[in-house]
Amino acid sequence: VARAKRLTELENCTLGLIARLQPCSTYRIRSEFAHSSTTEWSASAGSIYPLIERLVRLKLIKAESRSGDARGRRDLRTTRRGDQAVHAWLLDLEPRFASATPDPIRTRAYFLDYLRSAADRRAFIARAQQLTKIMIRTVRTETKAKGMIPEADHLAALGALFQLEARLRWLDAVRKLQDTRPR
Amino acid sequence: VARAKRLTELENCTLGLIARLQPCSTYRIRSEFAHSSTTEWSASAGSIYPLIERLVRLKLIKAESRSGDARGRRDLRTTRRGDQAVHAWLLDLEPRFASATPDPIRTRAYFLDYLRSAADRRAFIARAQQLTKIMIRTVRTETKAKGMIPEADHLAALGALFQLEARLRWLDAVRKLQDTRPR
DNA sequence: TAGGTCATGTAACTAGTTACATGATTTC
DNA sequence: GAAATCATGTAACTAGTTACATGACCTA
Repeated sequence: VARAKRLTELENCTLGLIARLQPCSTYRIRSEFAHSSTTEWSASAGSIYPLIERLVRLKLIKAESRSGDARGRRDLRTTRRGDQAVHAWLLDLEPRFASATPDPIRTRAYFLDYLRSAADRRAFIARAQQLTKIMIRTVRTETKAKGMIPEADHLAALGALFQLEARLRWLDAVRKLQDTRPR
Repeated sequence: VARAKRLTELENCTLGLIARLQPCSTYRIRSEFAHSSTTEWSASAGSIYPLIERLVRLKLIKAESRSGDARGRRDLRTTRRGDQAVHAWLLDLEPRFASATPDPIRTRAYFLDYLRSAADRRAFIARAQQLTKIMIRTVRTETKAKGMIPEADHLAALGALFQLEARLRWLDAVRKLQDTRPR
């Protein structure tokens, strides 16, 4: 018997969403990912429909076709095994998950000294700050939007906010370092 | 003529590293990625060697074989076009790059209410805090390590540090919210 | 009745990964 | 002289993506 392979983050996250939203359709799960503020997964049809079939085969969820539904909707629900898998996933926090997450702005800042003029460097920092501020406003607005899962969405948005504010403070430190060491 | 396709982040980042470390080998670039604290890319041989060939074909770098070197070392250098590409990459900051970055711990915290007992939830938060603290110490130690590109590595490490400390504060807020709303 | 959304799914592609293979050089 | 590291590269795989296709239902 083939050893059961670990689920990917997307698979675990989908399983968690089904646990929360059940009974729900694959389409519903997909739109949940689509409207999420973090851009990790688009959860495109090409990934999510095959993924759901895998979860069914693994008996982590069950899918029930509504009899007489012309649209062919399927109601997804977690099985007991599925609930256990969600629980196990949450408690399995590996050390590497705690590492700093890659940030495209930080990546570019690493090469800041390859911008030729001090003016270019200042422009980069200013734009990064501006974009981050806009993003902070967006997340704040979303927090107040309707249709949210109260506690969970609030916590996640708060986490995103803390991260963005940290980047803003860091960019300020970067700016100060640039100002004190002109070439 | 086929429109030139955008480079990926890994390609741009590699180009930037070559600009900084030139002349250098593909192997050197690879170990630079391998020892980097962020885990975005392992820059495995299977990705990096073909990537270098693409950059050569695009005339963004040139590769010179050392005559008479039995190991077959190749010295990589950026071309003028390559330098321009690095410059353009840095200045091309799209709004979406400023969004909050996905964090496996935040993802799991989103499903915190699926842990059955308050004790499990507290254990999750405590472990997340502990792992984050360990990671902060690691980054702090690395900052003092030798062999670093002084300014650039210091800035990047500082950015990672700010992010990790923000997560720590957020986890504290999460803990307080859990404590005030037991079920 | 036209256009948007709900709802399913597939085919071709992309950008990486792991694992392997080869051989030279350095270090203990 | 054995083991680690330097240095190159390829083959098979993985986990997603985009783009397409089909059709029902809803609303202005």
